[in-house]
Amino acid sequence: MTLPVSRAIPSTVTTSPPSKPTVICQRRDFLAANSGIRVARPGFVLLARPNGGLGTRYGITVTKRIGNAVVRNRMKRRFRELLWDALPEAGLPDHDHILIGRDRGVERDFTTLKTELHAALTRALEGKTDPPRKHGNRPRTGNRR
RNA sequence: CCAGGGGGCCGGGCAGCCGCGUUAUUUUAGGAUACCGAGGAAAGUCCGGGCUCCACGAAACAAGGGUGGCGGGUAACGCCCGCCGGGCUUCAAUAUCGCAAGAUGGCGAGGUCAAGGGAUAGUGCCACAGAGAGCAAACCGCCGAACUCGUUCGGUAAGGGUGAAAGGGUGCGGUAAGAGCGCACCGCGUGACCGGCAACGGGAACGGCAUGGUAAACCCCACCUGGAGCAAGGCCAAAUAGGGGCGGCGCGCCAAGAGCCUAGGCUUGAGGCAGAUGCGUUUCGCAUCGACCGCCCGGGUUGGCUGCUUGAGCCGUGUGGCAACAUACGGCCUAGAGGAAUGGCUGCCCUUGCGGAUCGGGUCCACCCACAGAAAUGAGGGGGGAAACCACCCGCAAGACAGAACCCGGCUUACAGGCCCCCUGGCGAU
RNA sequence: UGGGGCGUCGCCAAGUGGUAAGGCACCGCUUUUUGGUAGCGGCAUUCGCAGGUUCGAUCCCUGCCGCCCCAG
Repeated sequence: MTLPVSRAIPSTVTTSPPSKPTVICQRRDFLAANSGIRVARPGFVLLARPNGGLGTRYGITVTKRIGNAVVRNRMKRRFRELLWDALPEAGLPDHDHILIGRDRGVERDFTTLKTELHAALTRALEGKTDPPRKHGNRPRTGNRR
């Protein structure tokens, strides 16, 4: 009974950069991240938003239109591996990071995904954001790369 | 060897580094170590059960049900096995064979398909076409009669035509023409008797055609079904709010007055007013109640534990059975997670495809040598050439469908590639 | 987990056993100097897919595929 209390208190009070980033589970945190910084890459979309001293956290969103359960689970596993690798050094401190899977994300090579994630994190660190996705056909105004 | 059909099985392997999940051990803690870690469909959620709670005297009715030949298997099933009856087996595609036969057609074997009770229990429907489509019907035709001589009346289902379907078929007799009107055979119905557990098969004799299709149209008959679902259910139980009981205390607004303190505020507060409920016939009167504190009780939201994986289990051998399957013995333990764990790489091997390379093998072509032969030719040897084939070598690419969520038995659907067995046909050799 | 509904031309849709209405859009012609309007004509060959029942299926039955909704 005393274990979860003693574990929950230091994670909320002390900022712990070397420890593993925590996972976002609440739906409202996912919804709130929509109003933060948004960086789109060919394999994924990165959302980042300051969370007020809760440490660097991450969440993964893969919708049902990506594929069946096998494809979705594999995409989540690869994104998790990417975030564990990148967030301790390159992540934004005290931010929520949300990765949203896109259609072609499963077939991309892992190393190119890694470099794209680092580029997206540095772009988010500079504070730049891509315009949010609108309905309908928008021409490629924000030409990246 | 080739082609086709049916059934069953496997569904990449071995290592290394960094990581993930459960459990166990250990550590003050962070953590460390060890074991194990998705499927044949885990899927769709279409059937049948186990399990849990609720309900329940029985029967009948209602409602629902693709349950519907017979026998067996099974915990059970709408599943499986065997059999019975039926359809198809047509030029070809993708399986045919035998008998008989002038051809078509036929019979049988084999193969294959199917939700295969009831159409005299009742109701409905059968478009268009056609004269007529359901207790039959007269358009043309055929026959008879009448007369005004091309019309009317009557008889007739053999023929024409329409249609998916036209109320038994063929032949002979018969008749004005016809008609089961009569007869023979076939079909149909009833059916003594025989065989079979049964479905059903064979069938003496009789009837004398009366009875179209559709029930995956309504329906009838027989049979089956209580409801909900692991977010079932059980246990523990915080903060806050709210419920009940007991005890203390005594209230919303105004407020005389009293106490405290620096003008002003704080505390207390007789009394009045207002509200709710109850009683008395309304005005009205009477009675009760409200806020807060303490203790106890019950419910149980977030949460935690459990249900949770040893089970109609899997493997091997034997026995019984045509089979589905059953049974005896031996061995084995094989995921149990909170929206839920398998990822990032590397090497070698395996399978498949493509490309390159051209050493080897068989195959083919002509030539030479020796043997047999009249010759054609046959088998053996030698060196030569070749589009394509096989094996070896190198390089590249690919390795499907798809992720347990309480658990089983089925069904359905998806699936790269490979292996095995059985059956049918063709070709070659013996 | 349990339950319900839909799929018909590019779009909206009627039809529910007997040759698939209609509107918008599109195409062609006419009217007009031109455009619009108006008029006439055309436009469904897998009625989501595959089987079955039936003489005959968009309709009836079964199985798939896709989409949507409800309860917890």
